[in-house]
Amino acid sequence: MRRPQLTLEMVLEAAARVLEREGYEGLTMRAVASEMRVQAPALYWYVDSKEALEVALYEHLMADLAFEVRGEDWREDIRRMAQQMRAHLLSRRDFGRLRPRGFVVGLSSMAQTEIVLGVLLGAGLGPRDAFYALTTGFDYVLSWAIGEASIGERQAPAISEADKLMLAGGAYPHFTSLMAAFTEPGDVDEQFLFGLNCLIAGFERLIP
Amino acid sequence: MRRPQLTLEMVLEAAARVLEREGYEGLTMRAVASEMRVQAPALYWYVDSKEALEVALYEHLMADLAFEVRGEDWREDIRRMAQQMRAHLLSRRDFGRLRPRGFVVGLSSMAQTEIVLGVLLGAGLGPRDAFYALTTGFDYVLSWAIGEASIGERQAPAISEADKLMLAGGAYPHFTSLMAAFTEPGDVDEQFLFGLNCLIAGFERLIP
DNA sequence: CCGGCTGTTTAACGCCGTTAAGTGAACTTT
DNA sequence: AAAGTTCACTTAACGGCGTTAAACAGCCGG
Repeated sequence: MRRPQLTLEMVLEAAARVLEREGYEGLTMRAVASEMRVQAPALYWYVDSKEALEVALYEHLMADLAFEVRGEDWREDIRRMAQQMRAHLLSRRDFGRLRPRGFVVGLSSMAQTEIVLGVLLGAGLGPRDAFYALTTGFDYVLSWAIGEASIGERQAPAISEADKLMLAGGAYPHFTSLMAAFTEPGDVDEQFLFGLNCLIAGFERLIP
Repeated sequence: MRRPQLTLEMVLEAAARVLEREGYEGLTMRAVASEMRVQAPALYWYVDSKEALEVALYEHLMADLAFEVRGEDWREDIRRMAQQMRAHLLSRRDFGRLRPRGFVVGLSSMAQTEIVLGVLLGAGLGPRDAFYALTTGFDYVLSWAIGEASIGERQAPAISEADKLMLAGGAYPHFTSLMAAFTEPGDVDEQFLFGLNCLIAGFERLIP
Protein backbone atom coordinates (compact mmCIF):
# COMPACT_ATOMS: atom_id res chain seq x y z
CA MET A 1 0.00 0.00 0.00
CA ARG A 2 1.15 3.53 -0.61
CA ARG A 3 1.98 5.63 2.42
CA PRO A 4 -0.24 8.63 3.03
CA GLN A 5 1.63 9.32 6.27
CA LEU A 6 -0.82 10.48 8.86
CA THR A 7 0.10 12.91 11.58
CA LEU A 8 -0.97 13.37 15.17
CA GLU A 9 -2.28 16.71 13.97
CA MET A 10 -4.43 15.02 11.34
CA VAL A 11 -5.74 12.54 13.89
CA LEU A 12 -6.74 15.33 16.23
CA GLU A 13 -8.48 17.28 13.50
CA ALA A 14 -10.35 14.20 12.40
CA ALA A 15 -11.35 13.60 16.01
CA ALA A 16 -12.50 17.21 16.26
CA ARG A 17 -14.71 16.78 13.20
CA VAL A 18 -16.22 13.58 14.57
CA LEU A 19 -16.89 15.21 17.92
CA GLU A 20 -18.56 18.16 16.26
CA ARG A 21 -20.68 16.00 13.98
CA GLU A 22 -21.59 13.03 16.19
CA GLY A 23 -21.15 14.35 19.70
CA TYR A 24 -19.21 12.76 22.53
CA GLU A 25 -21.05 9.45 22.39
CA GLY A 26 -20.07 9.13 18.76
CA LEU A 27 -16.41 9.81 19.38
CA THR A 28 -15.08 6.27 19.06
CA MET A 29 -11.74 5.04 17.81
CA ARG A 30 -13.44 3.41 14.86
CA ALA A 31 -15.26 6.62 13.94
CA VAL A 32 -12.12 8.73 14.08
CA ALA A 33 -10.24 6.15 12.04
CA SER A 34 -12.95 5.90 9.42
CA GLU A 35 -13.01 9.70 9.21
CA MET A 36 -9.46 9.36 7.90
CA ARG A 37 -10.30 6.31 5.75
CA VAL A 38 -8.13 4.12 7.91
CA GLN A 39 -8.65 1.18 10.26
CA ALA A 40 -9.01 1.74 13.98
CA PRO A 41 -5.76 0.15 15.18
CA ALA A 42 -3.81 2.57 13.01
CA LEU A 43 -4.55 5.28 15.54
CA TYR A 44 -2.51 3.50 18.14
CA TRP A 45 0.58 4.42 16.20
CA TYR A 46 0.00 8.05 17.13
CA VAL A 47 -1.88 7.78 20.41
CA ASP A 48 -1.49 5.54 23.45
CA SER A 49 -5.14 5.14 24.28
CA LYS A 50 -8.50 6.71 23.79
CA GLU A 51 -8.14 8.62 27.03
CA ALA A 52 -4.85 10.08 25.80
CA LEU A 53 -6.56 11.06 22.56
CA GLU A 54 -9.26 12.87 24.49
CA VAL A 55 -6.73 14.79 26.53
CA ALA A 56 -4.75 15.70 23.43
CA LEU A 57 -7.94 16.74 21.66
CA TYR A 58 -8.91 18.89 24.63
CA GLU A 59 -5.62 20.70 24.51
CA HIS A 60 -5.73 20.97 20.76
CA LEU A 61 -9.14 22.65 20.84
CA MET A 62 -8.10 24.85 23.71
CA ALA A 63 -4.97 26.02 21.96
CA ASP A 64 -6.68 28.33 19.48
CA LEU A 65 -8.15 30.60 22.08
CA ALA A 66 -6.61 34.02 21.77
CA PHE A 67 -7.07 36.50 24.59
CA GLU A 68 -7.65 40.13 23.88
CA VAL A 69 -6.26 42.57 26.41
CA ARG A 70 -6.89 46.31 26.26
CA GLY A 71 -5.00 47.33 29.37
CA GLU A 72 -7.33 50.09 30.49
CA ASP A 73 -8.99 48.41 33.45
CA TRP A 74 -7.68 45.08 34.67
CA ARG A 75 -11.11 44.06 35.95
CA GLU A 76 -12.54 44.61 32.51
CA ASP A 77 -9.69 42.61 31.00
CA ILE A 78 -10.33 39.69 33.33
CA ARG A 79 -14.03 39.82 32.56
CA ARG A 80 -13.39 39.95 28.83
CA MET A 81 -10.97 37.03 28.89
CA ALA A 82 -13.40 34.98 30.96
CA GLN A 83 -16.17 35.70 28.49
CA GLN A 84 -13.90 34.82 25.58
CA MET A 85 -12.99 31.54 27.17
CA ARG A 86 -16.60 30.76 28.00
CA ALA A 87 -17.67 31.47 24.43
CA HIS A 88 -14.81 29.39 23.12
CA LEU A 89 -15.74 26.41 25.27
CA LEU A 90 -19.39 26.65 24.28
CA SER A 91 -18.71 27.02 20.58
CA ARG A 92 -17.47 23.44 20.35
CA ARG A 93 -19.95 20.67 20.83
CA ASP A 94 -19.43 18.54 23.95
CA PHE A 95 -16.13 20.24 24.70
CA GLY A 96 -16.66 19.89 28.42
CA ARG A 97 -17.18 16.17 28.20
CA LEU A 98 -13.66 15.62 26.98
CA ARG A 99 -12.12 15.68 30.42
CA PRO A 100 -12.41 12.09 31.54
CA ARG A 101 -10.43 12.64 34.70
CA GLY A 102 -11.40 15.68 36.66
CA PHE A 103 -7.86 17.00 36.77
CA VAL A 104 -7.17 20.64 36.50
CA VAL A 105 -5.81 20.81 33.00
CA GLY A 106 -5.16 24.50 32.91
CA LEU A 107 -4.62 26.69 29.94
CA SER A 108 -2.87 24.69 27.30
CA SER A 109 -0.43 27.16 25.89
CA MET A 110 2.07 29.11 27.85
CA ALA A 111 1.25 32.19 25.85
CA GLN A 112 -2.26 32.22 27.31
CA THR A 113 -0.98 31.74 30.83
CA GLU A 114 1.51 34.53 30.31
CA ILE A 115 -1.18 36.98 29.24
CA VAL A 116 -3.44 36.32 32.21
CA LEU A 117 -0.53 36.47 34.62
CA GLY A 118 0.50 39.75 33.09
CA VAL A 119 -2.88 41.29 33.78
CA LEU A 120 -3.01 40.00 37.34
CA LEU A 121 0.51 41.04 38.22
CA GLY A 122 -0.08 44.37 36.53
CA ALA A 123 -3.11 44.86 38.75
CA GLY A 124 -0.80 44.65 41.74
CA LEU A 125 -1.29 41.12 42.97
CA GLY A 126 1.62 39.30 44.54
CA PRO A 127 3.12 36.30 42.73
CA ARG A 128 1.44 33.65 44.85
CA ASP A 129 -1.92 35.40 44.71
CA ALA A 130 -1.63 35.84 40.97
CA PHE A 131 -0.99 32.14 40.54
CA TYR A 132 -3.93 31.18 42.74
CA ALA A 133 -6.17 33.71 41.02
CA LEU A 134 -5.20 32.27 37.65
CA THR A 135 -6.16 28.72 38.52
CA THR A 136 -9.25 29.73 40.48
CA GLY A 137 -10.59 31.85 37.67
CA PHE A 138 -9.76 29.26 35.09
CA ASP A 139 -11.56 26.55 37.05
CA TYR A 140 -14.57 28.77 37.50
CA VAL A 141 -15.01 29.44 33.79
CA LEU A 142 -14.36 25.85 32.86
CA SER A 143 -16.81 24.32 35.29
CA TRP A 144 -19.36 26.96 34.45
CA ALA A 145 -19.12 26.27 30.75
CA ILE A 146 -19.45 22.54 31.33
CA GLY A 147 -22.61 23.16 33.29
CA GLU A 148 -24.01 25.68 30.85
CA ALA A 149 -23.46 23.34 27.92
CA SER A 150 -25.72 20.78 29.50
CA ILE A 151 -28.61 23.11 30.22
CA GLY A 152 -31.71 21.59 28.75
CA GLU A 153 -30.36 18.09 29.13
CA ARG A 154 -30.84 18.58 32.81
CA GLN A 155 -33.46 16.35 34.31
CA ALA A 156 -36.17 17.53 36.66
CA PRO A 157 -35.04 18.36 40.18
CA ALA A 158 -36.75 15.20 41.44
CA ILE A 159 -38.13 16.38 44.76
CA SER A 160 -38.50 13.48 47.14
CA GLU A 161 -41.89 12.62 48.64
CA ALA A 162 -40.66 13.40 52.11
CA ASP A 163 -39.47 16.81 50.97
CA LYS A 164 -42.80 17.48 49.28
CA LEU A 165 -44.60 16.90 52.53
CA MET A 166 -42.30 19.09 54.54
CA LEU A 167 -42.47 21.75 51.89
CA ALA A 168 -46.26 21.80 52.12
CA GLY A 169 -45.94 21.92 55.89
CA GLY A 170 -43.87 25.08 55.65
CA ALA A 171 -40.65 23.50 56.85
CA TYR A 172 -38.59 25.30 54.22
CA PRO A 173 -39.54 28.98 54.43
CA HIS A 174 -36.47 30.34 52.62
CA PHE A 175 -36.79 27.89 49.82
CA THR A 176 -40.49 28.63 49.47
CA SER A 177 -39.96 32.35 49.25
CA LEU A 178 -37.26 31.82 46.61
CA MET A 179 -39.31 29.39 44.58
CA ALA A 180 -39.72 31.96 41.83
CA ALA A 181 -35.98 32.36 41.38
CA PHE A 182 -35.60 28.59 41.28
CA THR A 183 -38.22 27.82 38.69
CA GLU A 184 -37.58 30.57 36.21
CA PRO A 185 -33.87 30.23 35.61
CA GLY A 186 -33.18 33.89 35.04
CA ASP A 187 -30.51 35.23 32.74
CA VAL A 188 -27.62 32.84 32.26
CA ASP A 189 -25.19 35.63 31.40
CA GLU A 190 -26.19 37.44 34.56
CA GLN A 191 -25.50 34.39 36.68
CA PHE A 192 -22.13 33.82 35.04
CA LEU A 193 -21.18 37.42 35.67
CA PHE A 194 -22.33 37.15 39.27
CA GLY A 195 -19.77 34.51 40.14
CA LEU A 196 -17.11 36.17 38.04
CA ASN A 197 -17.59 39.47 39.79
CA CYS A 198 -17.43 37.78 43.16
CA LEU A 199 -14.06 36.36 42.26
CA ILE A 200 -12.81 39.67 40.93
CA ALA A 201 -13.96 41.35 44.13
CA GLY A 202 -11.86 38.85 46.00
CA PHE A 203 -8.84 39.53 43.79
CA GLU A 204 -9.28 43.24 44.31
CA ARG A 205 -8.98 42.93 48.06
CA LEU A 206 -5.56 41.35 47.69
CA ILE A 207 -4.01 44.44 46.18
CA PRO A 208 -1.91 46.16 48.84
CA MET B 1 -36.83 -19.09 43.04
CA ARG B 2 -37.69 -17.39 46.29
CA ARG B 3 -38.19 -13.64 46.20
CA PRO B 4 -35.67 -11.65 48.17
CA GLN B 5 -37.36 -8.47 46.96
CA LEU B 6 -34.68 -5.97 46.23
CA THR B 7 -35.16 -2.26 46.67
CA LEU B 8 -33.80 0.78 44.88
CA GLU B 9 -32.19 1.60 48.19
CA MET B 10 -30.42 -1.76 48.26
CA VAL B 11 -29.26 -1.31 44.68
CA LEU B 12 -27.78 2.08 45.50
CA GLU B 13 -26.00 0.80 48.58
CA ALA B 14 -24.60 -2.11 46.64
CA ALA B 15 -23.45 0.33 43.97
CA ALA B 16 -21.86 2.48 46.65
CA ARG B 17 -19.93 -0.49 48.00
CA VAL B 18 -18.73 -1.45 44.53
CA LEU B 19 -17.64 2.12 43.82
CA GLU B 20 -15.74 2.28 47.09
CA ARG B 21 -14.06 -1.07 46.57
CA GLU B 22 -13.37 -1.13 42.81
CA GLY B 23 -13.42 2.51 41.82
CA TYR B 24 -15.32 4.11 38.99
CA GLU B 25 -13.90 1.84 36.30
CA GLY B 26 -15.15 -1.16 38.23
CA LEU B 27 -18.66 0.21 38.64
CA THR B 28 -20.41 -1.95 36.05
CA MET B 29 -23.94 -3.24 35.98
CA ARG B 30 -22.65 -6.78 36.32
CA ALA B 31 -20.52 -5.88 39.34
CA VAL B 32 -23.37 -4.14 41.14
CA ALA B 33 -25.66 -7.06 40.38
CA SER B 34 -23.16 -9.63 41.56
CA GLU B 35 -22.68 -7.61 44.75
CA MET B 36 -26.33 -8.44 45.45
CA ARG B 37 -25.99 -12.05 44.22
CA VAL B 38 -28.23 -11.34 41.31
CA GLN B 39 -27.91 -11.19 37.53
CA ALA B 40 -27.28 -7.91 35.76
CA PRO B 41 -30.60 -7.49 33.94
CA ALA B 42 -32.41 -7.60 37.28
CA LEU B 43 -31.18 -4.07 37.95
CA TYR B 44 -33.25 -2.76 35.09
CA TRP B 45 -36.35 -3.38 37.13
CA TYR B 46 -35.26 -0.60 39.47
CA VAL B 47 -33.23 1.65 37.23
CA ASP B 48 -33.67 2.83 33.66
CA SER B 49 -30.05 2.82 32.61
CA LYS B 50 -26.57 2.92 33.99
CA GLU B 51 -26.49 6.67 33.66
CA ALA B 52 -29.66 6.95 35.74
CA LEU B 53 -28.06 4.70 38.34
CA GLU B 54 -25.04 6.97 38.49
CA VAL B 55 -27.17 10.04 38.99
CA ALA B 56 -29.23 8.32 41.67
CA LEU B 57 -26.07 7.12 43.37
CA TYR B 58 -24.64 10.62 43.28
CA GLU B 59 -27.69 12.00 45.01
CA HIS B 60 -27.79 9.12 47.43
CA LEU B 61 -24.22 9.72 48.53
CA MET B 62 -24.77 13.46 48.68
CA ALA B 63 -27.85 13.09 50.84
CA ASP B 64 -26.03 12.24 54.04
CA LEU B 65 -24.11 15.46 54.27
CA ALA B 66 -25.24 17.38 57.31
CA PHE B 67 -24.28 21.01 57.62
CA GLU B 68 -23.31 22.49 60.93
CA VAL B 69 -24.21 26.13 61.50
CA ARG B 70 -23.14 28.11 64.55
CA GLY B 71 -24.70 31.43 63.67
CA GLU B 72 -21.98 33.63 65.08
CA ASP B 73 -20.34 34.86 61.88
CA TRP B 74 -21.98 34.07 58.55
CA ARG B 75 -18.62 34.05 56.76
CA GLU B 76 -17.37 31.42 59.15
CA ASP B 77 -20.53 29.42 58.61
CA ILE B 78 -20.11 29.51 54.85
CA ARG B 79 -16.48 28.51 55.18
CA ARG B 80 -17.33 25.66 57.53
CA MET B 81 -20.09 24.33 55.28
CA ALA B 82 -17.80 24.49 52.28
CA GLN B 83 -15.12 22.56 54.14
CA GLN B 84 -17.66 20.00 55.29
CA MET B 85 -18.87 19.49 51.76
CA ARG B 86 -15.34 19.25 50.43
CA ALA B 87 -14.43 16.67 53.05
CA HIS B 88 -17.60 14.74 52.30
CA LEU B 89 -16.90 14.65 48.57
CA LEU B 90 -13.33 13.55 49.12
CA SER B 91 -14.21 10.86 51.65
CA ARG B 92 -15.90 8.78 48.97
CA ARG B 93 -13.75 7.22 46.30
CA ASP B 94 -14.32 8.55 42.79
CA PHE B 95 -17.30 10.58 43.91
CA GLY B 96 -16.60 13.28 41.40
CA ARG B 97 -16.55 10.89 38.50
CA LEU B 98 -20.18 10.02 38.98
CA ARG B 99 -21.51 13.00 37.09
CA PRO B 100 -21.55 11.76 33.51
CA ARG B 101 -23.19 14.89 32.21
CA GLY B 102 -21.75 18.11 33.49
CA PHE B 103 -25.06 19.44 34.68
CA VAL B 104 -25.36 21.42 37.83
CA VAL B 105 -26.92 18.86 40.09
CA GLY B 106 -27.13 21.01 43.15
CA LEU B 107 -27.59 19.95 46.72
CA SER B 108 -29.76 16.90 46.77
CA SER B 109 -31.93 17.50 49.76
CA MET B 110 -34.03 20.53 50.33
CA ALA B 111 -32.97 20.59 53.95
CA GLN B 112 -29.40 21.34 52.88
CA THR B 113 -30.49 24.07 50.51
CA GLU B 114 -32.64 25.58 53.20
CA ILE B 115 -29.76 25.79 55.64
CA VAL B 116 -27.41 27.52 53.21
CA LEU B 117 -30.11 29.93 52.10
CA GLY B 118 -30.84 30.73 55.70
CA VAL B 119 -27.26 31.74 56.32
CA LEU B 120 -27.06 33.84 53.17
CA LEU B 121 -30.36 35.61 53.72
CA GLY B 122 -29.47 36.10 57.36
CA ALA B 123 -26.28 37.80 56.25
CA GLY B 124 -28.41 40.37 54.47
CA LEU B 125 -28.26 39.23 50.86
CA GLY B 126 -31.27 39.80 48.63
CA PRO B 127 -33.24 36.78 47.41
CA ARG B 128 -31.77 36.73 43.92
CA ASP B 129 -28.24 37.23 45.19
CA ALA B 130 -28.71 34.50 47.77
CA PHE B 131 -29.83 32.09 45.08
CA TYR B 132 -26.88 32.94 42.85
CA ALA B 133 -24.46 32.74 45.74
CA LEU B 134 -25.81 29.33 46.65
CA THR B 135 -25.26 27.85 43.21
CA THR B 136 -21.95 29.61 42.67
CA GLY B 137 -20.54 28.43 45.97
CA PHE B 138 -21.84 24.93 45.44
CA ASP B 139 -20.28 24.72 42.00
CA TYR B 140 -16.99 25.99 43.33
CA VAL B 141 -16.71 23.36 46.04
CA LEU B 142 -17.85 20.59 43.73
CA SER B 143 -15.46 21.35 40.90
CA TRP B 144 -12.66 21.90 43.38
CA ALA B 145 -13.23 18.55 45.03
CA ILE B 146 -13.31 16.82 41.67
CA GLY B 147 -9.98 18.35 40.82
CA GLU B 148 -8.44 17.69 44.20
CA ALA B 149 -9.46 14.04 44.07
CA SER B 150 -7.43 13.55 40.92
CA ILE B 151 -4.24 15.14 42.20
CA GLY B 152 -1.45 12.67 41.66
CA GLU B 153 -3.20 11.09 38.68
CA ARG B 154 -2.44 14.29 36.87
CA GLN B 155 -0.02 13.86 34.03
CA ALA B 156 2.98 16.07 33.43
CA PRO B 157 2.21 19.54 32.07
CA ALA B 158 3.58 18.50 28.67
CA ILE B 159 5.28 21.68 27.58
CA SER B 160 5.45 21.88 23.81
CA GLU B 161 8.75 22.14 21.99
CA ALA B 162 7.86 25.55 20.63
CA ASP B 163 7.02 26.76 24.12
CA LYS B 164 10.28 25.38 25.46
CA LEU B 165 12.21 27.40 22.93
CA MET B 166 10.34 30.60 23.65
CA LEU B 167 10.66 29.99 27.36
CA ALA B 168 14.43 29.72 27.02
CA GLY B 169 14.36 32.88 24.92
CA GLY B 170 12.71 34.77 27.74
CA ALA B 171 9.39 35.24 25.97
CA TYR B 172 7.43 34.41 29.11
CA PRO B 173 8.83 36.60 31.88
CA HIS B 174 5.85 36.34 34.24
CA PHE B 175 5.69 32.60 33.89
CA THR B 176 9.41 32.30 34.46
CA SER B 177 9.32 34.35 37.62
CA LEU B 178 6.44 32.27 38.93
CA MET B 179 8.03 28.96 38.07
CA ALA B 180 8.60 28.21 41.73
CA ALA B 181 4.92 28.55 42.56
CA PHE B 182 4.06 26.32 39.62
CA THR B 183 6.39 23.48 40.38
CA GLU B 184 5.93 23.17 44.11
CA PRO B 185 2.19 22.90 44.41
CA GLY B 186 1.92 24.69 47.72
CA ASP B 187 -0.72 23.97 50.33
CA VAL B 188 -3.91 22.55 48.89
CA ASP B 189 -6.03 23.78 51.78
CA GLU B 190 -4.60 27.25 51.30
CA GLN B 191 -5.53 27.26 47.63
CA PHE B 192 -9.04 26.02 48.36
CA LEU B 193 -9.49 28.74 50.95
CA PHE B 194 -8.16 31.33 48.54
CA GLY B 195 -10.98 30.82 46.05
CA LEU B 196 -13.52 30.41 48.79
CA ASN B 197 -12.52 33.70 50.41
CA CYS B 198 -12.68 35.44 47.04
CA LEU B 199 -16.26 34.32 46.65
CA ILE B 200 -17.16 35.32 50.19
CA ALA B 201 -15.62 38.72 49.55
CA GLY B 202 -17.90 39.02 46.56
CA PHE B 203 -20.93 38.03 48.62
CA GLU B 204 -20.00 40.55 51.27
CA ARG B 205 -20.11 43.42 48.83
CA LEU B 206 -23.72 42.61 48.00
CA ILE B 207 -24.94 43.40 51.49
CA PRO B 208 -26.64 46.81 51.38
C1' DC C 1 -57.02 -24.96 40.58
C1' DC C 2 -55.83 -21.49 37.68
C1' DG C 3 -54.62 -17.27 35.01
C1' DG C 4 -52.10 -13.10 35.63
C1' DC C 5 -48.73 -10.18 37.68
C1' DT C 6 -43.94 -9.55 39.54
C1' DG C 7 -39.36 -10.11 39.70
C1' DT C 8 -35.80 -12.71 38.22
C1' DT C 9 -32.81 -15.78 34.98
C1' DT C 10 -30.77 -17.27 30.67
C1' DA C 11 -29.26 -16.11 26.25
C1' DA C 12 -27.86 -13.15 23.07
C1' DC C 13 -26.83 -8.77 20.30
C1' DG C 14 -23.97 -5.17 18.88
C1' DC C 15 -20.52 -2.08 20.05
C1' DC C 16 -16.50 -0.74 22.37
C1' DG C 17 -11.18 -0.30 23.35
C1' DT C 18 -7.36 -2.82 22.59
C1' DT C 19 -3.82 -6.40 21.16
C1' DA C 20 -1.39 -9.78 18.07
C1' DA C 21 0.07 -11.07 13.93
C1' DG C 22 0.61 -10.32 9.17
C1' DT C 23 1.91 -7.31 5.03
C1' DG C 24 3.50 -4.39 1.69
C1' DA C 25 5.86 -0.13 0.55
C1' DA C 26 9.89 2.65 1.35
C1' DC C 27 14.41 3.29 2.95
C1' DT C 28 19.23 1.40 3.98
C1' DT C 29 22.89 -1.31 3.30
C1' DT C 30 25.85 -3.89 0.55
C1' DA D 1 20.55 -3.96 -8.15
C1' DA D 2 19.49 -7.25 -4.59
C1' DA D 3 18.65 -8.10 0.23
C1' DG D 4 17.44 -6.76 4.65
C1' DT D 5 15.22 -3.61 7.85
C1' DT D 6 12.01 -0.54 9.40
C1' DC D 7 7.75 1.89 9.16
C1' DA D 8 2.83 2.36 8.85
C1' DC D 9 -1.01 0.10 8.35
C1' DT D 10 -4.50 -4.00 7.77
C1' DT D 11 -6.91 -8.09 9.14
C1' DA D 12 -8.55 -10.83 12.75
C1' DA D 13 -9.82 -11.49 17.09
C1' DC D 14 -10.55 -11.08 22.31
C1' DG D 15 -12.98 -9.93 26.33
C1' DG D 16 -16.04 -6.83 28.42
C1' DC D 17 -19.60 -3.54 28.30
C1' DG D 18 -24.77 -1.81 28.38
C1' DT D 19 -28.87 -3.45 27.05
C1' DT D 20 -32.92 -6.25 25.26
C1' DA D 21 -35.91 -10.39 24.45
C1' DA D 22 -37.73 -14.30 25.96
C1' DA D 23 -38.43 -17.81 29.25
C1' DC D 24 -39.76 -18.84 33.87
C1' DA D 25 -40.51 -19.34 38.93
C1' DG D 26 -43.12 -17.77 42.87
C1' DC D 27 -47.17 -15.31 44.60
C1' DC D 28 -51.88 -13.35 44.21
C1' DG D 29 -57.07 -12.97 43.69
C1' DG D 30 -60.85 -15.54 41.60
